[in-house]
Amino acid sequence: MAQLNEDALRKLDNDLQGYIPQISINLVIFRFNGEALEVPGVLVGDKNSWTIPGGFIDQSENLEDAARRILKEQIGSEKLLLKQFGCFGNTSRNFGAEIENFTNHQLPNSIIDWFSRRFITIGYYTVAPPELKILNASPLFFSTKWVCVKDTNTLALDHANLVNEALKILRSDLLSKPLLIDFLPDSFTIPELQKLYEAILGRTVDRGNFRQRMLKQNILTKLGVTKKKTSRRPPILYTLNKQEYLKSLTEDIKLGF
Amino acid sequence: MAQLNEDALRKLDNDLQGYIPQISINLVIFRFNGEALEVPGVLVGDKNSWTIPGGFIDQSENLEDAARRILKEQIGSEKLLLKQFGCFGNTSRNFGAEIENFTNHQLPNSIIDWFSRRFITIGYYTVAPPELKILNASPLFFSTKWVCVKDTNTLALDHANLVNEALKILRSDLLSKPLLIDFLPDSFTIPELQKLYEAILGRTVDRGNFRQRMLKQNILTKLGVTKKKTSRRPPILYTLNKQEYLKSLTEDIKLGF
DNA sequence: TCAAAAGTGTTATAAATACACCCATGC
DNA sequence: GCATGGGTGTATTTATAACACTTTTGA
Repeated sequence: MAQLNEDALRKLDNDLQGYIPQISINLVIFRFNGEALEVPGVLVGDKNSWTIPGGFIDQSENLEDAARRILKEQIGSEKLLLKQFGCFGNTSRNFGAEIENFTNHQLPNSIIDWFSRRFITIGYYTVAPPELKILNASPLFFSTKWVCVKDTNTLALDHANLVNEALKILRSDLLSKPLLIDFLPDSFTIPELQKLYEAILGRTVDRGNFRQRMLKQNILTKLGVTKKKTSRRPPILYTLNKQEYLKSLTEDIKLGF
Repeated sequence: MAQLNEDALRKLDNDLQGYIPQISINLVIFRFNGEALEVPGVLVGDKNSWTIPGGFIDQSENLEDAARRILKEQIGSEKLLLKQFGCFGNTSRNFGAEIENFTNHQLPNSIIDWFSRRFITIGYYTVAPPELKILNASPLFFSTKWVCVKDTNTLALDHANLVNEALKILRSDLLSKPLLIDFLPDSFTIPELQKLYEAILGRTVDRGNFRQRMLKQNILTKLGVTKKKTSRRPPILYTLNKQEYLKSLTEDIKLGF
């Protein structure tokens, strides 16, 4: 059986005293592995209870600052896009079942009491570049892994629903928020870019039209080289022209008048 | 000086015991007066502190249910569209200044303590038909009035910002949520409908194109009569075809591929 | 030389947009 | 009859969308 880190546990117990009770923050950290979207899962306890990462808000901390602090604790970076996508608060939202996983680990009662209450959670999504690692941000997390968004129905609590709602907002932000900057590696091919769009949209798109649209927008800069290691015609490598990309973003909706 | 309702105050004091502390709900109730969008303002105390209405969440109540209950308390109807638009939680969010307005009214300490703490608020917007009245939902509200959205910068706390954010979401919901059902009276003219769109969008739209677009969608049913009381050519009255209107709504975004 | 994926071009249709013009009414 | 706002038509441009054709590569 894994051993709880006593120091980290004492720090957690102490931190909890300063947090606003019954409110949590949850992060949906999207990344693109080249084929599909993934989000981090953290193992709460040692009984197969996987959740998405989260944390709490200090009494003297702005909401957005808390979200960014938790993001930094979780992946070590705080310079990423961070956007609220919703607030969730059914009465059944509590960590009761997850806390049960610690019956053999002698958690302090103060921690058990804290987690046994009903929580209202505020969801933020962010986008992480493919190389970022998930850090182990809490003594209660026994493991971490990336979970494909299609497989999030195995997550505990209402976290499958959180991921789903975040994905909806991610989709609707595709034309107005600079998602590509964080999603893409430094260089990429148009077929790879298309796969990213297809992963976000959850549908296939026309190859020819996609390419034309992307090239016409002037947001891609062709690199002289092509991607090797393919047994077919090697695709051309591009890099994102951030200035033009940011200029191309718009909140406008086309209404026809 | 206005007198506080002792019974209502006792009930409030009692209710507060059952609510989740430090979390509130705020409602932005939009209505269209024929010229501009308005939201209700409630006078907290007697010292010119106007806010938008709100309330709290009972420990045994789902978040969405609480929002709907507060809506019903405020305008007597619960069958309206109700959509969360954001969660706001700067550390400066508290009713300290508003509670000061009651120093001459001998509020119980328990109430003062409750309102003196920092609050995180969850914003919901809704749309009310023009004839609905604002009810006096709290003993702490000394008056109510409709405030034009352009004049909400006079509201206390961060409520001007809340209205602003709600308006942004309202705009982006124009093609996907059934806003017209609640905004419009039973019969209306196309120029009136155009004014509603202009009020929501915050810009003028082309008369001819607007009319064509609306008629092509098949969502308007022409009534035999025209609107009198005009000194010009009388416009034709229409009614909303709800079935076709609901069918015309879509979440799709046009991406060009 | 062939299969497969990359890259390019063509075309039909629909949507967005800018205006011009006519109509009905009260003064 | 004329000013004013209501109602209608048309033409240009652009976007969407379907799909056919060509190119490059390794095996």
